[in-house]
Amino acid sequence: MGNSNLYKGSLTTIILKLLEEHHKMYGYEITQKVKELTKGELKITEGALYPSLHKLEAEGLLDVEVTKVDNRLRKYYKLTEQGTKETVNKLSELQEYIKTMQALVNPKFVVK
Amino acid sequence: MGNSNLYKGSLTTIILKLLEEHHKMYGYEITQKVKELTKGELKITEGALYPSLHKLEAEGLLDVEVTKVDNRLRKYYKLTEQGTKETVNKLSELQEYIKTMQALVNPKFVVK
DNA sequence: TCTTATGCATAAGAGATTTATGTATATATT
DNA sequence: AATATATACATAAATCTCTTATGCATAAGA
Repeated sequence: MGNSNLYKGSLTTIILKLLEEHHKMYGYEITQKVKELTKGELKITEGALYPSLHKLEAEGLLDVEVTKVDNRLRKYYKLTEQGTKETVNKLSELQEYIKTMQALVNPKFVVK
Repeated sequence: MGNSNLYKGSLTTIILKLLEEHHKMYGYEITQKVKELTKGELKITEGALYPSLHKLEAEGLLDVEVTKVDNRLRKYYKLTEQGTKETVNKLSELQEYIKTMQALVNPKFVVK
């Protein structure tokens, strides 16, 4: 993924959130959407993305639907019910993480 | 470190920032300070902390000063000049990370 | 006396990502 | 027509960071 290695550990959160918002996306589309939303700041690599999608599917958080467009393969992923719940968890963990880091880095903030 | 694996990659930032603020700290003190500042939310493990301190020292970002207090060893670390510069970098990377994640997770935010 | 706190350290394993490949079709460029 | 770029998937080896499990040693509290 990106430059700074702070991004390690946030790929799952990103994938789930994008799928929550767009209902149905395929791998390549996710890489492009992230690049677009972050103005090129963050580039998800295929080597990280595809194994991650497979894992989320294996865990029952995502469903797949294979289609063919212009004679090229596409695998559309969407959240399962369980995936929707896990998305909520991941997002609150992210908020918690940000709050905690603010407490450490900016002593004006206090964790409650 | 902590529970959620979002914290991967942020240990260095945490160490550097605490040293910037306190000028001089030893390992155990860092673990306690983090626990205190985050109300127990984040616990730095020794297995992560000590190798990280050694690495930062090897890279020239930290200086060490060994002392003995109550017959027990203490290794005080402080930022080198280079370490001070790197702290600024790490902190801005953290802000950048947070901003980018907001853009992904909360579409109202836009990365500029 | 036994447990907890203080204080350091390292090694094995796990987990996530990077880097390097590989395959294949469609489109744009020279 | 040939070549490069974009689209679209995939995996394997290496790397990096952290967790878990140890180990050693002194001080203080129950």
